[in-house]
Amino acid sequence: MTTSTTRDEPRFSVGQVAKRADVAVSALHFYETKGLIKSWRNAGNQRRYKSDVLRRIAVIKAAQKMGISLLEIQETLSKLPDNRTPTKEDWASMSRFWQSKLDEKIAYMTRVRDMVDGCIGCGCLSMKSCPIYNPDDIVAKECNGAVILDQPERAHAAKNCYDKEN
Amino acid sequence: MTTSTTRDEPRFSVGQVAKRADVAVSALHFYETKGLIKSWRNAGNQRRYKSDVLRRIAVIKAAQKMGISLLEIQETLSKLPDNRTPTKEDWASMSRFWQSKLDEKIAYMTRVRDMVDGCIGCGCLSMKSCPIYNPDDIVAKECNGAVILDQPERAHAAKNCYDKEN
DNA sequence: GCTTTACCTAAGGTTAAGTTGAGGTTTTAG
DNA sequence: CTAAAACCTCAACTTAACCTTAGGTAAAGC
Repeated sequence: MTTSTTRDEPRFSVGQVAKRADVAVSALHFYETKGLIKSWRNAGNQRRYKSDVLRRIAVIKAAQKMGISLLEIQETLSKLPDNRTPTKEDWASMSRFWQSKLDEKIAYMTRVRDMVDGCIGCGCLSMKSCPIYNPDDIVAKECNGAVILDQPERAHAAKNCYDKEN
Repeated sequence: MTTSTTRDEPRFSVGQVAKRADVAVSALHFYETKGLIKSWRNAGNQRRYKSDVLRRIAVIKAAQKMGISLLEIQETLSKLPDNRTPTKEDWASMSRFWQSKLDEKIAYMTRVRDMVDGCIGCGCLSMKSCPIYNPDDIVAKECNGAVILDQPERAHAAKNCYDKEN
């Protein structure tokens, strides 16, 4: 196991990384200002990257696909070891972390989906209490009845509901 | 069935709607400029809304929760009848439309989740071909082997892979 | 009738996630 | 050795989805 030090030396230019990772050079600059990736400089002040930057970008893009903000991504990436190149297990634990985030999101969207039909059809007017706005307390309430606002015959009930506040 | 015309008259002020729908007045102005909602004016040039604006806002918010952009929402809402107040069936068909959108999104995120572990762990460097970037052609490719870039012993293979392009 | 609250328009600000451009330097290719 | 391609920094622009502020009018409460 000859871990030669040269292996880990920053040797990729910004253009190479950009091409390889399929992102714009400007995006790499931007990620750097946000602390998402890191670069070294050569004698002429040009950026040089270590190869693991590619995986960081992979992670960034995957997380973005999950709807995670760069800020959150940065926070997660910052947990990676600073002093050494991340190992497979480092990445794997990050993967597990995001899988659970994604699971949450999927669960959330599923709840929304299940409510959409009921609520759009329902016609309850009180948006503050409508579960569609706060699917998190899904257990707490239900759409209270089929007050159909849009059918003139029943608008009266709706109006009552409206007048209740204010 | 006495469909009295007064029922449908615009009678709600922007403040009332804002309070009821739990959105800012400025948001209502904004939605109006975007063609998402519609208002009439009273003698003093103040906005007056028909009651169905509440349901439109409900729909807008629900759709936003699904990650649908206002532009897309506007396009969908524009399919509602302009000349008459939308019926329950109008809303229901819109609901069905968005349920299928939501289903797509859930399916998409599920695919991403299922790939995250494999790909982050996999280490394939070619991001252009990595399925994590284009989960849509999920059938087409797989991560090709366990090229672990971050473990020095195997970095050589990774470098080869890198050098392939450019 | 007066005052407070609500409303009006128009312009400018905000945040995220970058992109574009200007003006200048470094690397690379021939 | 020179010219083109790549790179540098910094500032300003972009889009979405609003919010805030300013200066002025309308409506509501007492």
